[in-house]
Amino acid sequence: MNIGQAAQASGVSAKMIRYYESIGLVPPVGRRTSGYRDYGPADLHRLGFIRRARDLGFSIERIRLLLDLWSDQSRSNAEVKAVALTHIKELEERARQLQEMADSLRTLAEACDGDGRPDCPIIQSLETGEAPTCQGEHPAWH
Amino acid sequence: MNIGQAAQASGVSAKMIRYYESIGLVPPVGRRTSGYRDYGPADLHRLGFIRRARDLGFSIERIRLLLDLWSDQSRSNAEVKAVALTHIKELEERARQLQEMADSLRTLAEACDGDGRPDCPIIQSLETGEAPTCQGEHPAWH
DNA sequence: TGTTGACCTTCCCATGATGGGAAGGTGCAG
DNA sequence: CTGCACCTTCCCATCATGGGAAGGTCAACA
Repeated sequence: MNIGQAAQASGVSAKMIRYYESIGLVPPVGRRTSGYRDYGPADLHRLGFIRRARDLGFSIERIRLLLDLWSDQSRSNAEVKAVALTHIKELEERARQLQEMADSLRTLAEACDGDGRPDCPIIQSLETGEAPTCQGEHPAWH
Repeated sequence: MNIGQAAQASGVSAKMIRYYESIGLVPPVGRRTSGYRDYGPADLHRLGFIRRARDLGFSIERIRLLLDLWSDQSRSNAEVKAVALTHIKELEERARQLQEMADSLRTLAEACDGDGRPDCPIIQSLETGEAPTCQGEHPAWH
């Protein structure tokens, strides 16, 4: 099986398959006399594992760890779970940070009428670092 | 004011200040006879703006846009708001994706006892792409 | 005055994961 | 035999940031 077919079958691009080989994430695969790489079912299996781990946001280095645990017959599932929980914590931390940024910015955007005047609380806040004033600070219109 | 002091005052590292200058995000600042860069209040003001925009997750290119809008006296706040809303959407999309990954992985992790056996639903799911079985698939204990 | 240590300058390199593209070889179908 | 689709390796780009080397400057202190 050529690299292109392996890419299609595994969902990992040919570029990435070569890259993963170059960094030792997948072992060097057999070559035909032409020099073409030749992929078998076990290779596809490994590539699929990697793709699914990437889809879950695991870094290359952590996938390396997971692959080691995968091939380690004497592994305990507690080790795998620990890696997963660490990763979950990091994902949620990053998600939280992004959402925090979005919330801050939304507060600013809500203070901006967007009515065509040059005056803008968003710009003002970036300029001074101060929270915007008025526009609901004393929400008497409520 | 030297670059180091400007860095301290603005919260942007000296490395980054030079980089921002090199890409034209901040104009070339005055030099002393020694060749040292010399920063004044207006320069600090701009650097502070940039730092706060970075803290809100804006990309360099979008900050360039915001800086243009800042210096444009005839800007309408609607333009600024539009940039902000676009950015909010992107931030929330990324946050959502990360949280989705975390949720998927948490489902797997919950199916894993972590009791020291080699059997592990997390690894199995990465291997086969199938959702884990048992462990609550028929939650009779509810 | 001389020395020392902290600071500045430019330049190059690295990150992480991925894609683009060039130059040249291979394989298969018409 | 020709053409096209595929393969090979190699280099470069991304984005924002930091590290470090080699060399110049400045201020304080003996």
